[in-house]
This record gives sequence, structure tokens and C-alpha cells, in this order.
Amino acid sequence: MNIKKASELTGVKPENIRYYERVGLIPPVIRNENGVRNFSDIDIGWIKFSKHMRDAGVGTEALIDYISLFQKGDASNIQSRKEILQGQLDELEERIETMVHARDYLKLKVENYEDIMVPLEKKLQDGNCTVFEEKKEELEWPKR
Amino acid sequence: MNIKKASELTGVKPENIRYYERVGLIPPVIRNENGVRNFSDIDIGWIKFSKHMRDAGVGTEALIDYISLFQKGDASNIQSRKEILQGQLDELEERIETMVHARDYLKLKVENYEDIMVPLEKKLQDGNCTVFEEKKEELEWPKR
DNA sequence: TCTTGCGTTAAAGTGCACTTTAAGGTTTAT
DNA sequence: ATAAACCTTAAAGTGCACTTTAACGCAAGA
Repeated sequence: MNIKKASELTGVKPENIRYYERVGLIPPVIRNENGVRNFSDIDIGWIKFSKHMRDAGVGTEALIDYISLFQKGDASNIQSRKEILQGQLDELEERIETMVHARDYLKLKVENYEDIMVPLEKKLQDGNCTVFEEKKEELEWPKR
Repeated sequence: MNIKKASELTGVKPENIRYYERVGLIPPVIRNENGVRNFSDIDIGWIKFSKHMRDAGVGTEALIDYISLFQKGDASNIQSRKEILQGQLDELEERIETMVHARDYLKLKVENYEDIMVPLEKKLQDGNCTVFEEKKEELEWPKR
């Protein structure tokens, strides 16, 4: 299939599929006699994998290392490949924790916005805008 | 307190605290007669808030809008401010979902790496490196 | 007094991950 | 046969969020 089809199947723009291949985020795609890429289902799988990982915030470097090791097609680096994935998994867990923490904080803040702000409207109208900041401190950061 | 102390308390480098103030990620900090910033606990709170949100991937634009509305110190925009936070909360939820999905996929892949790779070592050693890719397809993407 | 260590600014530089541009080649439909 | 609609590349441009640089000011200690 051509790059347009591959793009439709994966949600990655043709320009970015070429970019992915160029930098090594996917293995090289087989070309026809005119140098036109002919994507296989396996290529589509690789594009989906890289897009999925990128969407989740996994950096290109780790992904490129992984694809690169993979392409050596050598059983001796299975452990290295697994370690790369494990490392990214650990980083992902950490980022998720940070985000969940921020989410909980924002949630608490939004849910209590009216309760805190409405009683303060009068004071704010007097130009005393520091009051909220003092009040805000009552909204403690969610504990670990 | 001076910027160094503020930096120590918040984990944000002095350069970045200045940057935060410059772009509006925190409200302006009161200066002394020489133009030197004197950080209050409230300023520290704002830095922590912005850092926390930035760490969680909240974009600067939304944050700047929020701080900007906040500084108007006007009760009429409480709703707008709440809406900004709600919008960021929604985006955060979505990003968390994407990441949790990727995390689950990676976890499954890492956990099954040996099971899949070890039986394939022989074939891989024969240079048949496409086998894994076929095999890989068995590792389905976790469903929503 | 003068060096050390803190502060300040505007402006330029960096790194990442695309994204666009320019200049072509080929294949398909009218 | 010629225009539209694909494909290709290398290289330059973009946007975000810092990060560094250069040049300066103030204030306390040897």
C-alpha cells in the first residue's frame, strides 16, 4: 500500500511517516523500482507502535534505540531491548503519577472554586486580591 | 526572601523563576528600591503551582491566561477562571488515559518478552527476523 | 578598595519534534 | 497529451519552553 493509505490507517501524516523512517522511529520500508514505499501490515504495526509511544510521551531517542536494536535481528540483544522497554515503562509510571497528582489537585480546586470564591467576591471587589491567595493555601496539595 | 531562596524552596532555577514572571506564569513579584525581587510565601505558592502544572504537561498558554485573569482581581471572571481550570483538567484526564493505555501495552509486552523471544531465538539466529513481527501481532493492544 | 557573590536585563541560543518548502519524478483520468 | 494527483528528497522553517550569554549594579567581607 502507498503512504497515503498508511497514513489513513495509522493517523500519522505522510510527512511524518517519512520523518519516522528517516530518523529511525520505524524500520526502513521496502520500495518499488521507482523508490516509492510499499507499506506492509508489519510496517503499519511499527508506525502504530511508535505513534502510540510518542503520544504517551516516550522520547524518540529510546524508541530509536529500540528499533535500531530490533533491526539487528539478533537474539543477543533481547535483554537490551527488554531493558529499554522496561526503562520507558518506569518513566511512564512516574509521569502518570505526576499527572494524577496534578489532576487530583486541579479537581479539588475546581470542585471547591465556588465555595471559596463566592464568599470572597465582596472582598475582591474592594481590590483585596491577596485574600484568595491566603484562602487558597487551605486547598492543600493532595498527599502522596 | 531572595530569588535563590525561592529557587531552593520551589525547585525552579532562578533563571526560570525570572522567565516565569516575564511571561506571566506567576504574577509580578514585589521589588525593593534596587529592583531586586522580594518573594513572599504567596509568590512561592504561585511558583509551586505553575511548576506543578507544567510538570504535569499543562501548557503555558492556559496557565498564563489563568494567572492573567486572576490578576485582574475581579469577581466577574471567576467563572472564566474556573472554566480554564476545568478545561485543563479535562485535557489532563485525556492525557492520563493515553499514557495508562501505553503503559498497559508496554507492561504486557515486557512481561511477555521472554516467553515470546526465547522460543524464537533459534529462528532469529537463522536471520529470520520477520518471525518476531508476525509473533508480535499476537500481543494485542489492550482494549479501551 | 576590591574581589566575591548576590542581584538585574535584553537578547540570542538550544533541543526537541515535527512541519513546510522547493524542486522534482511517476501514474492515472479526461 | 496534459493536468491532476500521487510519489520522492534535502534542507530550511516553526513552535514551545526553556537556557545561556553578555553586560551591568549593589553590598558585604578580607
